Amino acid sequence: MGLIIGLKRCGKSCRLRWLNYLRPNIKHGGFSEEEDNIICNLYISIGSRWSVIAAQLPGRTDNDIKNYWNTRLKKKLLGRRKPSSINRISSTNPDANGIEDSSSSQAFSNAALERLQLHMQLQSLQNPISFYNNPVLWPKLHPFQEKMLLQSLKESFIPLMQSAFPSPQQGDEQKVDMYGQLVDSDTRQQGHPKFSNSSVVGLKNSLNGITSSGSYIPFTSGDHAMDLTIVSRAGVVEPADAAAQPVPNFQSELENFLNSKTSGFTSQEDKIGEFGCFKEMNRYGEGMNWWSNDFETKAFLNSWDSASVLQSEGMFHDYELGYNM
DNA sequence: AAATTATGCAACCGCAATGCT
DNA sequence: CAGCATTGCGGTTGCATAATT
Repeated sequence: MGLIIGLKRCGKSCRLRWLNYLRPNIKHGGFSEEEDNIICNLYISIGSRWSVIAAQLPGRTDNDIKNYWNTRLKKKLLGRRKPSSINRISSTNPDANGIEDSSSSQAFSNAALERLQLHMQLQSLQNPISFYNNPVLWPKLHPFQEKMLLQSLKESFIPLMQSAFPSPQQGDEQKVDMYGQLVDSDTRQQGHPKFSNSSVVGLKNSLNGITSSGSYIPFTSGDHAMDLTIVSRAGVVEPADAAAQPVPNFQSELENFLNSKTSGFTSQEDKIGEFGCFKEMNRYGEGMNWWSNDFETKAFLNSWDSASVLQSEGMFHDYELGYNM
């Protein structure tokens, strides 16, 4: 491809410059919290499909969103790992900031893993049992991935159980949410419905199912995580189907179970799941409702034709504004 | 104040899909 | 239908600037 006369740039470069920078009504920086929510939710559900995400944010380019996610939002959500975790994850690649390590002998995608963790948090917010209640929905993981996943489960669910099944000693004055943060009783009531017996059994079955032997899916593609997301929604189990009767001993049972599943690893390995994002994530809870109730349903009914769902609304918004089409 | 390191962002690269001749 | 050009996209790089030592 030749250079544009007088510009020392090829057409492709000029096009990119136009699309990402010169185009009218392009916003630069200054992402709002609402935009953060949207980006976060979409990334969790569809992965790094920046063009699709950008279609939902008028005035934002895919490149801008991609940069924003990689440089700020991801760190905001996932960034507070303990140094030991960072060192361990990317010991062979100190420049990777604990995110990328393609040379790892485990050869798994940390991006996929982080998405999975974010996804699980989101699932817990929206419907604490839907995902975990369906063993067939769990991907077969590499043992190392499985370890990390279980660690995440452990950290996510124990506080959740404490909330759903408060022990008599805890009293009502101090309630914790799924992130271990104090919440008032009203919030807790809405956000964390108590589990039914069948749900609890299902959760345990799910946790058993994850350890099934056989070939594992190399969790290296965002599509795998996406598929996981979609099918999990197909198998949602209604939470209060058994009059929401709490199971008093389940919390300790689950804790023991998770402890047993995570035994056999070094203490250093145990730190790998210690992401700091989840405590920050809870403030996004409200903003996630639109997603689960509207977009998610449409997307599923359309067999995940994400473009058809997303592009119809905001794809040409900037052009409309800029050129009054 | 200088050197070093970290960060943010525009631009580049390669690949796949699509359109055109 | 083949060949080429264009477009769209996501991952990565390079550089300017800010922050830190």
